[in-house]
Amino acid sequence: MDATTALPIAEMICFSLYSATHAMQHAYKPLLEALGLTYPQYLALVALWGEDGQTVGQLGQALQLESNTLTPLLKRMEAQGLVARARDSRDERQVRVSLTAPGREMQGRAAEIQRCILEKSGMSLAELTALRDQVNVLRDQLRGA
Amino acid sequence: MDATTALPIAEMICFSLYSATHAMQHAYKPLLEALGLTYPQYLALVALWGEDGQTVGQLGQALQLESNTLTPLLKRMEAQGLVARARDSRDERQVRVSLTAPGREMQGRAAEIQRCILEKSGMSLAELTALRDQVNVLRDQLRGA
DNA sequence: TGCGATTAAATCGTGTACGATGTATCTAAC
DNA sequence: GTTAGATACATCGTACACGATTTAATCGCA
Repeated sequence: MDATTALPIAEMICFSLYSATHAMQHAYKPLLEALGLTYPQYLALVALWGEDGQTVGQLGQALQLESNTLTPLLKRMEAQGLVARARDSRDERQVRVSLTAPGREMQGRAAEIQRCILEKSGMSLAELTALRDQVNVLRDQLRGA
Repeated sequence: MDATTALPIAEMICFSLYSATHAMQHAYKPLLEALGLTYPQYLALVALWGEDGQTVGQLGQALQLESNTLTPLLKRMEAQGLVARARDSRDERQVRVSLTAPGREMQGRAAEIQRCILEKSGMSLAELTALRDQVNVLRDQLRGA
C-alpha cells in the first residue's frame, strides 16, 4: 500500500464494518417488524432480559449509547408498553428501566429471531463466535486508543 | 446455547458489529473534524476519489445507500464546495457527482487518516485484511439471503 | 452546615438511515 | 407520435446517534 494513496472503498475495514452493520440491521428488520421493534430497541430489550431494572447509565454502558440517544428510545418503548421508567428513590438522579409483562414475554420470540439470523448468515456458530471475538478485539482497541 | 433462551447482549455478533462500527466512527471523528467531514461524507469522497463523476445510483451501489440518504448528504457536500452535482445531459434522470478542486485535494490528507486508524487499531495490516474479508463474507451472506 | 464540584438524565441541533411516496425522464410497443 | 411501464432521483416522516448544553440531585470538604 502506497503511503500517499487512500485505499479504495471496497478495501477499507471501516467500510466493511459499516456495510455489514447495515446488512445485519436489514436482515433483522422484517423479523423485528413483526414485533413492532426497531433494531436498537431490540438490543435494549436484550440487555434488559439479561438484567432488569438497570439505570439509563447502565444500559448506556451495555449498549455503548448516551442518554441523549437512550432517553427518547426508552420513551418510545415506554409508550409501547414494553418498559417502565421510574426515578430511583435512593438516588433521584438515576432513572431505572424495568420490563413490563409484555416486554418480558417478548423474550420467547427472540430465540426464533436469532436462529433465523444464524441461518441467514450461512456460517457456523463456531465461525460466528470466532469472528465476533476478533471484531471485539478491534472495537476494544479503537475504544482504548 | 439453549434454543429457547436469547444470548446475552455481549455475546451477540450483531452487537459486536454494531458497537465496533460506532467505535470506528468515534475513532475517525476527531480526524475528520479537522477536514469538516462526517464519516459518511468521507466514505462518499473515498468512492469519488476511486472514480469521479459517478451517478447518485452508482455511489449508492458503492456505499450501499439509497438516494433518500445520499441526496441530502451530497447537497451538504456541494454546499461545502467539495463536489458538484449536475444532471447527465444524455439521461436527465441521472445526476452525476464530480469532485471540485478542494474535494480532490482532500485525498492527500486521507492517507494520514488511514495510517492513524491503522495505528489505533493495534492490529497488523494482515490481520485487518483477514478480518475485513471475513466480515465481508458475513455481510454478503446476509445480503443474499 | 453550606456551597462549589460532580454526576445522571434530559434537551437541543445537526446529520445520517430508510420505508413510502412523488416527479421527471426515458424506453418500448404499438 | 402516444402512452404505459420502468427508471433515477428527490421529498417526507420517523428513528437513531451524538456533541453541546441544561437541569436536578448528590457528594465533598472546609
